[in-house]
Amino acid sequence: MLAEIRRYKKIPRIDLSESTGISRATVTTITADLLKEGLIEEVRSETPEKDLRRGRPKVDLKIRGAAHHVVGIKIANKSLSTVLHDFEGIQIADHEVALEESVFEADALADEVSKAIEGLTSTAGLSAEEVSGVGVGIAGTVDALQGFVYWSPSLHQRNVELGQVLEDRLGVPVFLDNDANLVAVAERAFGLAKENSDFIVITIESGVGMGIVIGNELYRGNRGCGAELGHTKVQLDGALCRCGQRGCLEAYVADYALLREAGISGRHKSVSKVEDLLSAARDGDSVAKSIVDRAGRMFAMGLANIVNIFDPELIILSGEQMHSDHLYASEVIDAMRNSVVHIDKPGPEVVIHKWGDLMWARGAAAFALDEVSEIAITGHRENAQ
Amino acid sequence: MLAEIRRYKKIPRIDLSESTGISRATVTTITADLLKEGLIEEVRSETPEKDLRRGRPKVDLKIRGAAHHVVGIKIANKSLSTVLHDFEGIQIADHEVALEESVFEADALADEVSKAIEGLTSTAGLSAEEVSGVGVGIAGTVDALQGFVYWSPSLHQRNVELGQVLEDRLGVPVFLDNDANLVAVAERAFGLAKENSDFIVITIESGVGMGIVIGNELYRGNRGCGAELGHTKVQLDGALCRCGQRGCLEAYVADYALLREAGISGRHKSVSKVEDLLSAARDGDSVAKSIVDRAGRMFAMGLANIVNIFDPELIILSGEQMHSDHLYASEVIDAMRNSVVHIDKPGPEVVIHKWGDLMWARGAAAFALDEVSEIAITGHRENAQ
DNA sequence: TAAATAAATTTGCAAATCAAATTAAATCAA
DNA sequence: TTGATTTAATTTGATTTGCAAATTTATTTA
Repeated sequence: MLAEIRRYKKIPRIDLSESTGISRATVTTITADLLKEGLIEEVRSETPEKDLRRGRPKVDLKIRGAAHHVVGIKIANKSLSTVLHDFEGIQIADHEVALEESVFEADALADEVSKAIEGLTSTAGLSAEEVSGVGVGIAGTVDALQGFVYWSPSLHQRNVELGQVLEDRLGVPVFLDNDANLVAVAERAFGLAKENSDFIVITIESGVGMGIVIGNELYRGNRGCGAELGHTKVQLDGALCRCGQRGCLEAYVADYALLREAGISGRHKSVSKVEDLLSAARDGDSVAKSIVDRAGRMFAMGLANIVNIFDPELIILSGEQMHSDHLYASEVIDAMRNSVVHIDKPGPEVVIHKWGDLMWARGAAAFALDEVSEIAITGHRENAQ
Repeated sequence: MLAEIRRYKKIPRIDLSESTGISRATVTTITADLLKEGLIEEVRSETPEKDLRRGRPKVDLKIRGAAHHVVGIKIANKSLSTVLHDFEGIQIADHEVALEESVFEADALADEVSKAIEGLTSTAGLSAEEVSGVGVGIAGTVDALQGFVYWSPSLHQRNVELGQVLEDRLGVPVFLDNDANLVAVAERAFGLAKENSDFIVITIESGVGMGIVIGNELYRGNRGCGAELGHTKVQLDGALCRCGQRGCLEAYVADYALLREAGISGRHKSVSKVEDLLSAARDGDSVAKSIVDRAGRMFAMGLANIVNIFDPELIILSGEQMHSDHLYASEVIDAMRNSVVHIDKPGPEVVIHKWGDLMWARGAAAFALDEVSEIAITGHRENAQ
């Protein structure tokens, strides 16, 4: 019910009854409880449009922002970006910290996270104790339910109970997940999947990530390490990937893959930024064009495989960097559509969503909001961390 | 509850309470209803082992076989195989009919199905009216909820409401689905996934099919045409597939793909059966070996992609034909394991399940059993056909 | 034959939810 | 301005669901 109110931002009881299928009587009972607990509040709807109707006017309900505060953190390559949201989902503050290193011991990382949160909350005039939960997004292979990191480019060690380490340090509930999963959560909460119960989000950062939402739930797989689109294979014995295997999609579309190819060609030996390669391609340079084109065709192939497996209603290509434009080009989407099983019914909607650089942290905050709501209602967290 | 009893075949109330988490009191209430409706029955447990215990003895419950009968049908290339199961899931009769054609008009196919069912029930001494539901498995792209066939190799037309056509002809509820999905249902009901709520079944017949079970539910995708493993791409601009596209997994591992390659080589120009090619490979023929090996490596790649996406706990390689042995070889499974993201926790269990030729029809029967049980309990079918 | 033991059932209660009746808050029409 | 009308929200009383605890039933053991 909280989630429903959050989705609509403002909604009167009678519409809640309509949209959830719960009777009006029960909606009254439930919302009365939530009001008493201070989790929601009534707003007198001042929209003049509605004043035309006769009868008792609807009274909108909304989440009470002051009820809780949550922090979202993205652990990036050499930075921590953090956001503070109120319970309504409104962003109150954000804060970005540069890091000296890009790989840490778990304890040292916990120090940095703790410092970043202090910085964030103090600018917002809030004490760290007033935070009800912290969502953390990190690249790598993560078991979100356990708060366990099998491997991450940000950690020296493998198999770290990072969720527990952070929780011990911060003294508030910590919700840890793979960063791509959190983008999916953000798309559902703030983004382009507000109305969708089943969709797939694909993110391109330095690697290729995926978040799968089925029946309003993140699908995480048995060990919590599914959705590794970047390491699905698109070529038998193909290009070498950072993961040590060959033929991974990432090894054809990631920055390092494009630069590796550029380095082969005499003409582009000195190219060190993907942007330069892309602009050369746009200017008609045939070698640059061939490199970029192949990346697009490989990406289309990876996308097509996802469509052939999931037959989703919606795919969101979600990225912060303009330099992935070549992968989001209409020729690439068309190539994907030509590589899926064809039936006489339109295929998935594909939308491109370019976010600012806070997208990752906001996803983490959205995750924390979901979990804190769960705790507020049930009294305990669902996962087993 | 019915499903739980069916899974255990025989189970006393107290164990049902244990395994479902429902209180003993409620189990008594529910099972009393089921007993009254005649859907289950008590069996005096005659196992001498239990007689050692003091106290009131447990009374096993089981599904009452006579409560309902269902038919399962597989529409194959030039045959219809049918099975008759009682409500307990016990196979009462089976019947195989050869067909003149392999592609039909919908009405003509309905005639053949109707005749086959008559033949089946009459050998079992049952009238067609005593059948509570018919499960139908067909190759192609199917929206199971609607009973709608977008395309099937067995039908001349595209976009046929085959479920409705069959239901009108037979006068009993018809449950239609893609054949690979039904194998997944059969694995859950009778096979190797009795204890698993999440698993993936891969079938190799003339094509490559897949059934995805997530949270005890078949995952079918938005339009009902997901799980098309056979048409995921394993090679950019690769071998031509029957579907008209290039690089499909099927175009590397299906019979026709192997024979196509054999036809290229002078040495194997006359080979017309895959079995011959396989035995040549086993005998050390280098060309045959190269053909068969590549199929295995491509299959491993397709499998690895599934693991990287789903991180399943169990994969069942399920096939009726011995001639897929080269794809189920341990080298292939090992190659798959070497192509998935590696973490310090064991990957999916992979099991090979070779069925008799009635596997497809039994899957259809299992599907019908599930749906007829649903109707018996709720009073209506869940889907919208 | 009585005591002990364990399964199954019954009983009475608590929580959740709903349909229908009622109340509340507004507009409309005379 | 006032009563009729309309629509939202609440209250009421009933129903359903499911449980814990007490009781009954069926069996073994002493």
